[in-house]
Amino acid sequence: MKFSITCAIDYPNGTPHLGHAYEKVVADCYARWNRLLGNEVFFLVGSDENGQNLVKTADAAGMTTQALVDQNVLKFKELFTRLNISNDDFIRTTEARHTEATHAIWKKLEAKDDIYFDKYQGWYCTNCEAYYTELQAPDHKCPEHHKPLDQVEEEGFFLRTSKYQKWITEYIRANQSFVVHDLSRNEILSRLEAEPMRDLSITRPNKGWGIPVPGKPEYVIYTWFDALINYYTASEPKGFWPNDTHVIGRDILWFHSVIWPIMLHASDLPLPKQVYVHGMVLAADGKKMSKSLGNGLDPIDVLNQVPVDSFRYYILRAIPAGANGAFVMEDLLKRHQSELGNDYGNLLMRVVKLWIKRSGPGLSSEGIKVAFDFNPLKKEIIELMEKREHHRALDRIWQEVNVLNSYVNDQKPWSIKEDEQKFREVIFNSTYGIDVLSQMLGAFLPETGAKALASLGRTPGVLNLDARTYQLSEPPQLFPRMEPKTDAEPAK
RNA sequence: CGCGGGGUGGAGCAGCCUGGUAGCUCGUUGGGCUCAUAACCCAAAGGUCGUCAGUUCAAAUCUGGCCCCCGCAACCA
Repeated sequence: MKFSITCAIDYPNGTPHLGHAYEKVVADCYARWNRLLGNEVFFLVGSDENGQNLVKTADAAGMTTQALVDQNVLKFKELFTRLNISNDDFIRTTEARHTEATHAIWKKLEAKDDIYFDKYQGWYCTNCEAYYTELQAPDHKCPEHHKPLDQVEEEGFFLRTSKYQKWITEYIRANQSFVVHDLSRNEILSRLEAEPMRDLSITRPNKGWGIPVPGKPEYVIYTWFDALINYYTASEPKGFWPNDTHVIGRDILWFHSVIWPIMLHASDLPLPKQVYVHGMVLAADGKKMSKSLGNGLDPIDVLNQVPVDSFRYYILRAIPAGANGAFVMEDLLKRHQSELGNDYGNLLMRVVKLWIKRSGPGLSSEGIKVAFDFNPLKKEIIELMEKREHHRALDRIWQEVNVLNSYVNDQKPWSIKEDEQKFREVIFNSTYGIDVLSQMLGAFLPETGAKALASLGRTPGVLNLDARTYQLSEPPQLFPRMEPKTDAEPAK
């Protein structure tokens, strides 16, 4: 089976923040989970490089737009490497393949008369360099600058979105898993029903940056129009269109669940199967992280302090899928300590060391009565992941970690002195449990999963619940204790 | 009446759609174990589920009013 998943392409007019990191980790765990199930996976990330704002930012910094973009894209790529993001492609919308795909769709829509040339009339703030709608500025004053707006008339191309409003509303209503979760679905439906859509202005005057309009090079294509097409550009030639899931933030839900499907539908192309809205990572104070409030965190800073898997674990488990959650460094450290170190890491250690000390590395499955059936667990996790509730999946896995700890406590293998068979059976079953859980965990915590499996004499692959003979070796301390808030040397 | 989310033991959350003994993690207290990363296991204490009213045999759950917090609309997923 094929499975393709995309992240929103990032806007390289600044350095990556925690939200960028969160989105990639979320998408990555679904990509890895599907590989674990043996699916053929295509996982796409990229950068949105055609915006007019980039030109402004570059000018202000006294550099060329290209240089600015190149520099920031590098920072995003560096972050993704640090996070162990397993993307199969990284698309940049300034690449030739993207211009070609964008032009192809443009021409198709133009030929169908779903793109047309017209005048645009709107209320414009020269300070913001942006238009405001009647809804946003009913008194025709800029909401930010409180100055009167200018009524401006401009020519340009439009996408006939209004023509498809009814269709997209019906589509979203009829396909419950098209926009997940219900929270986001309801939001978009209520917005669609609230007021009639206006046709979307999809060009800007060409100032030397962006994708020129075919046949009308004095205009460039509006960033959003071309940005959305990136998924198609990258996926289609590899046989992965339509995508299974677009992972996005709530702020760009409108474009992904309304505009993008309309563009595709009008072009007679199949729609992505799902738009998956992840939550927001809030600051420790429960408010939105923002530059102006200065309550944000640099993901690289965080990664310099904690192991990457502790970070991944924390944001995957502590922030419920689809909802917002606060990022609190102390909580991250707590979970690193108790759940990762004490529950899981220590379980591996206590079992493996006990066996090695007494019986050496080889742990044969011969004649063992297997105590655990992990098929129901696998089924449950598959369901949770299909419902895009990864935090529950992790929760479920941890229940099983606790079951294993209880099992070891109950069986007291260290006190079994004479009965070698019994001793081996208890250790074997514990090891088997650790094996399965570590395989599953590999989707969420790839480094940890691989290390744990290595100490059982295994390498990560497709999820396999068969009991087998193990070759144990003393595991590294997976999650070393971290003293909170010391000024001692930072973690290396 | 702009739109949306939330208010559940000390902290953070689940449960609400499909009413019926209020659940999880951390923390606290007591006990057990000593294989293990001063880790693990068991048990206990602790909540009239923001508030007022309604529907019902029965409401955290459904309906309506009110109070409070947050997000979007304005750099930022």
